[in-house]
Amino acid sequence: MEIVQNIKVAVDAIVFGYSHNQLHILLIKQKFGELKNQWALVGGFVKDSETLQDAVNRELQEETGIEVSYLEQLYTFGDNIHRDPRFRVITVAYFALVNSTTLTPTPNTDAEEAQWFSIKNLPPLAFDHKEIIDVAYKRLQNKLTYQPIGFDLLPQEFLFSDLENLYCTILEKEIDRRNFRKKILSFGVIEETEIFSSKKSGRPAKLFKFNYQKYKDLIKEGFLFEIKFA
Amino acid sequence: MEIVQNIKVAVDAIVFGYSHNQLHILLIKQKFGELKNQWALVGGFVKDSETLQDAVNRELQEETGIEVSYLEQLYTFGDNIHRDPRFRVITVAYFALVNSTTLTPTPNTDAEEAQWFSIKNLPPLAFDHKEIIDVAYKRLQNKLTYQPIGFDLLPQEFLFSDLENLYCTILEKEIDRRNFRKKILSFGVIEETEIFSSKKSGRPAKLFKFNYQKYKDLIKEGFLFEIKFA
DNA sequence: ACAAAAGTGTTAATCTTACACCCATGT
DNA sequence: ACATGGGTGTAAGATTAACACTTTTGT
Repeated sequence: MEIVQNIKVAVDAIVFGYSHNQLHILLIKQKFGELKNQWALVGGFVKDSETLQDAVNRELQEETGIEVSYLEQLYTFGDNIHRDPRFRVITVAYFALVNSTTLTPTPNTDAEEAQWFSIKNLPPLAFDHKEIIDVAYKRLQNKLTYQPIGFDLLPQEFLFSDLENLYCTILEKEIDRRNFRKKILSFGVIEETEIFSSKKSGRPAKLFKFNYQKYKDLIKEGFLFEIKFA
Repeated sequence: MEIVQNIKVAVDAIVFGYSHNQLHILLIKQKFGELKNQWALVGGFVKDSETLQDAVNRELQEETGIEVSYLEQLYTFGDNIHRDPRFRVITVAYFALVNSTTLTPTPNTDAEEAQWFSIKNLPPLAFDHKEIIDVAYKRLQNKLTYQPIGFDLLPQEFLFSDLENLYCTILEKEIDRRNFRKKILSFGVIEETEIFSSKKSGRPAKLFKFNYQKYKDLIKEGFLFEIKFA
């Protein structure tokens, strides 16, 4: 059986980061070639003998050197036949999160430049990458309410106020501070540490951390993480 | 820029149907060729100049003649490099529902046979199609609890008991009949009709229908469809 | 002493759960 | 008259939502 088909398969990663109370996205700029001077998502063509996942990880490594803390397939964009004007390309988009500590992208080749952009202030983007980001952002907003992925955007030890702020910022809503804390703590997957942070002003605050093991155990017993208000 | 890549792109549809209080899946069997005598999902290779959606619809039409009432992209399977032993194929899987009334598949070519199988009693399947079905089934179970897609598995006018049964069957749980009815009716998206069904035995029951327009309006106002118990 | 952020409890309202008997029809 | 499935309400318990003052630190 001979199949004649001329469709290329790419992967793209929408990498979210969070710092200074702002949600960021990682973009790269090719210095040469077709995409010269256009900002685009991290990504590229899949090799014949690598998995899709491997392709994303390879591109992330090559183009930014960043290690993500969460990665999942988002959606496959292939309904706009001319999304790449050169030839037919479908792209399998991946949704990724990094904790803000890992924040400095360093591309492996000097043909590229990698940089964080606030989601509120994105540059013009190549292809349909803006649409892809929109889909990813919605996924992030949704997921935040039913999976503890906020912690993948924070350092391992974080302030409760940072967590709260992250929810406010990403969901674009006000949250009652007391109810939020009560709810989150009631899950029993967040632990106090002995460490206090000394911010510039105000009362020092305890640092908390997410107990991933505990979460996995609870899940097995049918536990549901869910943040409804906000 | 020349890209050398030898990956073929296919689409597959996991088509769910519901009848006789059982969940069914639509499968086809090629009478000739590589897949001779193996049951498989509806699907095939994407043409260079058609969208992924069009490809699924075309395959559904060609192989079964069935019209689906709900279709959405499920997942792209491309991490098992040898999922097709012939060459590298990634498949974009689509999740589809049909209301039970449309239940008779009639393949357009006589090289194929199409048939409904109870999900509890599937034949051996080609490639990784069993895994794909597992993913689709989980999606169905999840989605049932937060989107009114059960109605896409029922005829336009249905008995409350059918709806209830559908939930029990698919979620594999017991449901309190009274609480279920109360909850569903409280959403205000289901309407009584004037028609009564006359089943073989028991008190005749009102038929209900789902008001899709009403649902869309409510969604805009921030309404959430959610069936938690069960 | 004051500015800035952290920490903390109670109450009313709403939603969820558990539960059992009568009703309308066909045989 | 009985078998079959349809239809209905209430009360206890759990969850959510609304709300404001005190504490600790740095300046």
